[in-house]
Order: sequence, then C-alpha cells, then structure tokens
Amino acid sequence: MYDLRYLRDNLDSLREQLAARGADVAWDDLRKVLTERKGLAAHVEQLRHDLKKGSEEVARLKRVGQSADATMAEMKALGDRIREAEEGLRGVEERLEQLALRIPNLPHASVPAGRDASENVEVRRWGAPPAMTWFPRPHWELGERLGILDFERAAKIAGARFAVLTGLGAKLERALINYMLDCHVDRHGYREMVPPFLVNRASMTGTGQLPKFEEDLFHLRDDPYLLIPTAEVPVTNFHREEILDEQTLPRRYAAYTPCFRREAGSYGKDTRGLIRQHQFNKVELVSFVKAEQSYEELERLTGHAEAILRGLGLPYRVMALCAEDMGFAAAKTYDLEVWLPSQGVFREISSCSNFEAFQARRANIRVRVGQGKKDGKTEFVHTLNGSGLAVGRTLVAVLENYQDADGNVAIPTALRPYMGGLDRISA
RNA sequence: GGAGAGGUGACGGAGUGGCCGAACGUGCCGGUCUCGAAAACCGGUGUCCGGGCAACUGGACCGUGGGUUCAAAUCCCACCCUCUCCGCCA
Repeated sequence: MYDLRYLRDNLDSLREQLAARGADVAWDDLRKVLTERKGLAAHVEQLRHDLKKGSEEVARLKRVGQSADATMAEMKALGDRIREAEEGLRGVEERLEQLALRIPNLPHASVPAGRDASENVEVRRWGAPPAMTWFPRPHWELGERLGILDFERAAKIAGARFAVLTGLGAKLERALINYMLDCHVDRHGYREMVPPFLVNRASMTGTGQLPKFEEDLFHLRDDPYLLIPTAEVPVTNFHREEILDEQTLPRRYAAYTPCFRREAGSYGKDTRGLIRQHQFNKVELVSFVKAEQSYEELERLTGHAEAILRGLGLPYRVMALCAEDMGFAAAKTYDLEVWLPSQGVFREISSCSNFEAFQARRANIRVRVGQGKKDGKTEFVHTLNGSGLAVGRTLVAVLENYQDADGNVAIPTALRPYMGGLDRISA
C-alpha cells in the first residue's frame, strides 16, 4: 500500500519500476480516481466549512434574540448538498483503496531481475549432502514404515493434504518446535508469543493477504474470522495502529503457530507426503525496526533461521529471490532451501523477507523519532519476517537426511535432549 | 447464551446540543531557581488529510458505522470491544 500523495506524484515511475510485477494493476483507473478524489475532497471540505460558519451564525443570531430562520433554511439545503457530495467522495475513496491495495511492493535495488524461480540467485551453501550407498527413501515411506506418519487415516479424518503424526513422530515434531523456540528466544533474543490462530479481515489486509489473496485462505461460515496462513499475520498486527517508542526498536518476536492454507491452484503438486499440507506447524520470526536498519536486520534474521538448519546438521542453500518470484508484499526475500536426498533437490524450508514500510503503511505501525523535542515526528517502521523454520518440512528433512540403509532414522544430536535422550527411531 | 456497567488525548478523569480537539490532574519537553538535583513556579505538549517557502491556515477524528438537527463527544439506532454476575465449558 502506498501513500496517496506519493502515488499521485510517482504513478508513472512506479509503474515503470514495478514492470511485470505490477502488470495486473489498473494503472489508468488509478490515475483517474486519484485526481477525482482530490477534487471531490476539496469540494466537500469547502461545503463543510460553509456549513460550520452558517451554524455559528445561527447560534449568534439566537443569542442576540434575532430570527435565524433564513439561515437555518439555507443551512438545511447545504446539508443535503454535503450529504450528496460526501456520498460521491466515499464511493471514489473506496474504489481508490481497492485499486491501491492491489499494488505490489517495489523490489529493493539489490534484488536480481528475473521472471521465475529459475532466475533466483544462490547466495551461499552450507553442509554436504550425506553420502548414501543405498537408494534414499522418501520421508513418507520412512514415516509409514516407522509407524510415525499416517496419511490414510488423516484422509479419513479430514481429507487430502492432511497428516497424522503418531508416537515418536508426534514427539519429534514437538521436539523440533521446542528446539527452534528455545534457540530463538534464549540465544537470539526474540520475545516468545502465542497469538490467535483466527484473525479478522483488517489484520489480513494489514499484512497483505487481503484483498488480493482471498481464495488462498480458509474462511469460517458463521463468523468473520479467517484462519491464519502464517504467524506473520497475527504477530505483525500485534502493533497495528500503534506508535512505537524509538527506544523499544528493534522489537523481535518468535511465535509457533499452525498455519492453514487452501493451496488452491496447486493441484497435482507435491501430492505425496508432508511437503504441501492444508495445515502445518511453523515457528515464525518477526521484526519491527527503524527504516535504516531493515537490511541489516534481514541478514541477521536470515542468519537466525540458518542457525536452526546448522544446529540440526541439515545441508541447505540460501537463495535471493528474483523480482518476479517474490511475494506481493516483499521488497527483498531470501529463501532457505534444505537438501532432500530422496528427490535429490533443495526444497524451500524458510522464507525471510524485508517488507520495508509496505505492511507498516497498511497496518499503520509507526515509530516516534527525534523524541524529547517538540518536533518529534512519526514515521513508518519497517517490518520483516522469516520462517525459523517450517516444522513439517524440517521433520521431512531430518527423516530423509538421517536415514540409514535399513530405513531407521538417527536423531540429530541437538534434538536428543528434547527426545528424552533417544538417538534413533527404529521400526 | 442471559442480565447489568462502561468505552473521551500517553495515563487518570471532567464534559448530556452551539463559543469543545475537548476542563483539571499526572506524565513528558523547555525555561526560571540551584554547585548539581529535587521541590516550587512559568510556558509548551495528539493524529491524519489538504493549501502555503514559512508564520499560518481549511477539513476530519471523543470505540465503529448509520440517523436526528441549522449545529452532535453530548440525542436515537445497529454493531464491535472491555468489565461484573449467571449459565456452559478447557
């Protein structure tokens, strides 16, 4: 979401800079509506001014005991005109908002150009894929053999794209959540949070899910709540409509939540296994920082997500997403991709983004700077978030990378304290 | 789900139709005083949109949205939220 003044003054250059990213934005309508709004607003304000003066005149006349009937009649007529003008203005503003809310964020200068995932740029790589002399089993095979993953019964209970973790599988999931949270909270200094998993439309609009991505979300039939697709939504909106103290920044939060995604439009993709589910667990990191610190913070936050993969000994690479592969709200994104032996590929396990002021403008999250002076001004904060990590996919990576020739799975050392000292899951 | 109370600026708290963007107090900022500080005293202190180089100026905002009225923080309606009690649950 852009500032309307900025939008009016920079429409052409913005359109140019967004290029293909803003291809589906109704630029010409936008220009028309912007000028229309400005004229209407000025008109309404003038009328309201006249009404105010007239009403004051009525009060004055009555005070001195004169008849105010003429002025009152005049003002009554003016009131009707105002109502009419206001209605028109309201309509224009609504249209403007619907248009403006669909403009994606501008990629940062350091973002590589490119059309799709094939043009993402590898930034660095860590760890070596484990040497396996046997044919690596996919995680669903390992999981079902070990009795810790049940897709069939999940389909019975709910449907496709759901899973049941049982026994040591459930425990391993819980161990991963706790390991991640402890790491971020105790070592990296994040404040732990358990937010609502259902949110209202204003929150979804604040972080950018609405209005454009309505069909990706689960809705409730009888209540105005939506299921969160990521903890980014409730945690970022924690400070919606707030003016933060400069000294309290950066604010860093870590939250574990389940995430719910309809995965509409992904039919046929990743249909087996845990990779793409309607419900999955994630530990999310969210930062609120001053504008000048946000790129430093992006590196830092990405590093914190990487620390989990290193701690677990999982090989991964860091990808800088190209302009058109980034999400709607992001100015810059790094994806962390973990090595999956069964597929012989790296798969996304974390996405770390700087949204700059894009979400802050939508959600109206500001900071007061130059405090103490009476010229203390407010400016928008920059928001960032990243998965630290997607828990289900981490479990997949552990199963696959730590399997042995018999299909048993070793527990990474760092997780053993969370597994009651267990060092291996065997059939 | 039922009954009641209430939502005003950073906070406490006035305000039941006009001169109220809002008394007063606290906090905060600046100043006087002081070796320094505290106290005391004086002054200042909301956000957003528009016009202006600026001083300044027009408009909006007292939970949200409608309505009544020449005029609404104040009256009416709906909704949301908070608190208390009952019911139900974890």
